Amino acid sequence: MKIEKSEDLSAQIAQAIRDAIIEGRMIVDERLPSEAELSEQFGVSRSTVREALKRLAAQALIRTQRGAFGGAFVNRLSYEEAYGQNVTTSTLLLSMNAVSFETACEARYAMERACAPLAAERRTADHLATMRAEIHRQAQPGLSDESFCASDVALHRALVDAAGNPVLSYQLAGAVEAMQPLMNMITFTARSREEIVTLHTKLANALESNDADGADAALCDLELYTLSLGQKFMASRASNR
Amino acid sequence: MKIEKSEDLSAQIAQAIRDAIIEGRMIVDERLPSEAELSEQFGVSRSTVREALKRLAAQALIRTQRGAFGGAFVNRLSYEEAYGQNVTTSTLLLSMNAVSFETACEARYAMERACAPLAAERRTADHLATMRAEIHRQAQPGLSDESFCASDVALHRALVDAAGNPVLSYQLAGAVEAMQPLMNMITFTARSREEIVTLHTKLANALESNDADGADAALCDLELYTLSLGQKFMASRASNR
DNA sequence: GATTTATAAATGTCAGACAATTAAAGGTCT
DNA sequence: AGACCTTTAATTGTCTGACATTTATAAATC
Repeated sequence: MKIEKSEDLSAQIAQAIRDAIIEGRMIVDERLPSEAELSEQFGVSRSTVREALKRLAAQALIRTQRGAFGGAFVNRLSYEEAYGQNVTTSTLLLSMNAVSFETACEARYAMERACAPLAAERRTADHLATMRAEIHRQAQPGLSDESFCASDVALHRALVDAAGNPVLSYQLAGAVEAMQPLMNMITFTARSREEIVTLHTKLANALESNDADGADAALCDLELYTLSLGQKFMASRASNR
Repeated sequence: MKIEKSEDLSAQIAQAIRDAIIEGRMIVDERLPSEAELSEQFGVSRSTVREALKRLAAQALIRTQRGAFGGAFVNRLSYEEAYGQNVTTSTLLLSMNAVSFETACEARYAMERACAPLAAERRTADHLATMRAEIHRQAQPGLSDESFCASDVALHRALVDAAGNPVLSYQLAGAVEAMQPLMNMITFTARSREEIVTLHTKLANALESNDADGADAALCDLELYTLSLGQKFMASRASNR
């Protein structure tokens, strides 16, 4: 295994194993050599090998099992795990890089609109039922802001899933969920749930009648309305200083 | 800091620190306590703390610096780092989960078409120049299959960047790059570069004249053509068995 | 044959040591 | 005073060796 220079040994070893997995030299569920064997092969101590393995475990590339005939195994990366990684990374990226509300909003709705035609074609009764249920919850008066936001995410998640493409779901659901903190700020102040529920209903109706253009229009309206809420919020925050 | 149970100590400690970063209790560039201090605080050995820190380093959440006044610091997650994580995760997800060519292709073009209207509006001369240069390279006869694929990725990357939304670029570029291995299989066998170059040119022309619909149409054509190439490839592979 | 008990292999954790790096403080010379 | 060297202390990186814990298999017992 080739190794770069001027990095921690544990990082180099992790990279070497990572490459082996990515390039297919190690297949799913294959067992890695034991920590003792690896430390011999790489000529380092067991601690260093362990640090390398923890790095890989943090990326869900391997899983470990204790006991006899245990060890580290190449992990089949599930959609669930990849999704979790994506949400963590996206959330931090947004919170650490002063992404404007406009930019985040634009990206989010651009991607959701990419799902709309597929969702209009393939949505099942299940997807529709989920969306209707969330809309119904959103219309209830006593709902807390946190619950309203969570319900909003669930509805948009259903839209994405309705496109029936797991790759699309994985990529987009992370983006949608990562933006929840930004969205929270806004719904906490603006009390315009009625309008949002109306637009959500319009979206669900369009999907129910397999109307791709109608779904797209509903999403465009929703984007514009969300943007206006955001700008109102930013303005009010600016004047309070 | 709260801790779950029945996981490795190092995983629990990593999660505790990760939560502190995600929830904003630690800010960018803030220094973590030294390994010795952390091992005291959590009541574990230094090795265990180190394994936890390596987990966080693998996710680019922290960076470490040796020497006096060194230590571990909360890392500002850059688009570059997030992008790298996304590519690694997406590549593995696709290679390990038997994603069909059709599904991957559909997801890819659905997302690229989401960029088209924005790109048609905002593309700069730079983006156009990049695309033209890649198209010119793709038309050269002696080009290897690997270089052709790399050029294809560069062109699509330019399209995504032309939308002028860094969040969109981060989300989509990973998806496009992760599909290169799948695309490689196909261009290795099908020798229809001429048609691809024609469609790429159509796309660049549409962007140059700020024609969103034309760009969308070009991408649709490209998707259909790519799909037909893929099906031809799959059929030929099936008959060879 | 079923159940219990040992065994061995592997990861998880700990303690202590030393090497390597690095910024800051202190010292020396001009 | 200012520039250059030297020391120092703090911190991460690495190594060694030990012991605890877990767990599948093999052996022993009933």
